[in-house]
Amino acid sequence: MMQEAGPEAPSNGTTNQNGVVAGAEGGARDVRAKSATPSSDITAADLVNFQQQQSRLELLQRCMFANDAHFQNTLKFTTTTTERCLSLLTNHISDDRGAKVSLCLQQQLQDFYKKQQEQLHLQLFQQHGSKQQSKEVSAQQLVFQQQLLQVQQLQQQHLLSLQRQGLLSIQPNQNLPLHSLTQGMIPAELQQLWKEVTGAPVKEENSASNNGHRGLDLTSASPAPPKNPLLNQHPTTNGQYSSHTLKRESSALDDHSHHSHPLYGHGVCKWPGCEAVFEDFQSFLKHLNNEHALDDRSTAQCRVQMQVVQQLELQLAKDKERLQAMMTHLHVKSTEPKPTPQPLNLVSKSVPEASPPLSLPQTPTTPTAPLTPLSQAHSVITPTSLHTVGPIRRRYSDKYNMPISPGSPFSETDLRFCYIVQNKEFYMNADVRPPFTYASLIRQAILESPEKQLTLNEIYNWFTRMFAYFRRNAATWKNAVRHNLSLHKCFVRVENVKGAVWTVDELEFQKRRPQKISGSPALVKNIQTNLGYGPALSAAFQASMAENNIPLYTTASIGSPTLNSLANAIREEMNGAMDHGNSNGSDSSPGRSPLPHLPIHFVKEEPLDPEEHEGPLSLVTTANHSPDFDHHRDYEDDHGNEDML
DNA sequence: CGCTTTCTAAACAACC
DNA sequence: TGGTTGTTTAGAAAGC
Repeated sequence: MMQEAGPEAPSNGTTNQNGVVAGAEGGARDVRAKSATPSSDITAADLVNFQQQQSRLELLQRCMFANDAHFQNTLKFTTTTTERCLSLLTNHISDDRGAKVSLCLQQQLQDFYKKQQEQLHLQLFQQHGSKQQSKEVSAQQLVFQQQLLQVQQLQQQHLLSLQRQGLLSIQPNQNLPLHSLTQGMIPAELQQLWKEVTGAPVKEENSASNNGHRGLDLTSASPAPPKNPLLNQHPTTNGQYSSHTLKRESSALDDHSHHSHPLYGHGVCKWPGCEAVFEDFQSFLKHLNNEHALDDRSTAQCRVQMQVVQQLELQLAKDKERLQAMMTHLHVKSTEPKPTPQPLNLVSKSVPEASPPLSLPQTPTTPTAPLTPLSQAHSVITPTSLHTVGPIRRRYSDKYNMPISPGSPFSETDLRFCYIVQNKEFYMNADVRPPFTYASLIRQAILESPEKQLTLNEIYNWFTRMFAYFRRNAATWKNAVRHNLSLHKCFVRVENVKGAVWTVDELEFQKRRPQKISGSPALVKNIQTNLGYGPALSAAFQASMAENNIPLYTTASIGSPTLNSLANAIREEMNGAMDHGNSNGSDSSPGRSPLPHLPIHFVKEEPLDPEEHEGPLSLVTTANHSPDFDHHRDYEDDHGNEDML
């Protein structure tokens, strides 16, 4: 189509200018971009290293509490295997271009683990020295455990950092000899260690489920098919496991040995939004069976959790794509020009035929990719497919970029919930088109401003700041913005001292939405049902985010002013739609505009979770229309000299 | 099928 | 002269 070449072609000046804007934002995007370093080999080996260290540290903990002899053995084992990790790490640095970085990273790792070992030895000696004083042992153990926990946290942070940079990637099918590596690293010794530590024979099902690959599945990098078809979370899908996943896996092991539960930690029920405290595991189980039984509420929360995971995986895939593009770019640059640039095996599962991954020829409007159902999309999410899947846009449904397949276990409302809570952060970082019309976005930008007025340039800035999608194809969307400003009567141009600013005529804006949304009784009921769960679901999201410890993308701005402001936009969309009633009985088919259906309003609530820094967004059925209830000021950027245009 | 909305593209003018 | 801002027209896609 003509549109394919259009947006990219005329973007000479404006695109650069836009790039400056994006680059000057200094947000998470930048951090990631700057720190991302190309080296696939180091990545995989690094991951294995970390995973094993992580697991061993946990084993160490158990061992320490089991008995000291086991502890010593474990420490010895850890030390030697750490060396082996580093050795393997060295052997896998084969990429000349990444060698420098790899060596640097290796050095860091080496230093890190050496320090770690020193600490361990030190603690060991201290513990032995104090062994005679039996009363002090427990205290020493406590200190030691804290030390280990600290190390673990460091490792997790490191893991997370690497992952965020896109450096962490583990795929069963990648060319890197990851499996042999993994198998070579863990096998019988660990199993033996596991036996020693737990004092129990390794379960048959454990080794069976791993096809004998490993006695102890510490990494979950095994290509075993997902157990949960809904989640469908397997390595080929997300390509890599987030740190929290690793953590979960490890803690799951831990749980088994302690008759614990993934939903139970530190005496607290980890069910999203619950946080109930329990003295013992049994009472927790009781609570779990009673409060979180299989009912509508739990199902809805589970769906939400699934969406959380999926969104995170989407984000992950996106960043992987970016990394691959970077790596490919560097690869092409630093080597002889080859006809077909070979990606560095990191995320190269489905490179488009004869198309360099870096090239981004497809604009978001390119209607080339088929609509990928959610469930399917999940299983086929790859850097490439994402690239083509995301941008397909139809009028409403596609705007969500969360296509719903007929077989999808998620109701439209579920997706909306997920969207609503997560969108802000998601769209800030993911190159996905926001599900709002230009008019709505412009209006929101203006309403967010202190003076409720913005210059055109400030509107541009808001777009680029709030949506990664609008950091490219500037000529296209800027033209659309101008077009909308001129076209819609709701946007009023006001001559100012400094020039002209744009304001919003609310009356006109409300008039402007005759596209009434019909709601079926089923939909209404669904909405109401979910609304009843609003706070819980919202809390579920946040709890999940917090638990996942992904501050950059999620936790940081959950409940943040900008989230609320965007939520406000959503609310307005919903309000406007609902103002026009829901009359007939048509169904809420997935192809329809999901957002404007909802009579949902965002309000701020008292935090359900004491850890939450801000009150969670919750959804209520009030028709309350308070325009400034959450107009936080995430706006300074527009007034600063961030304006590089 | 017609109308409406939205998006994209583009031409054009005024202004800086 | 080139870029920005603002207006307008046209066409396509999609929903009602």
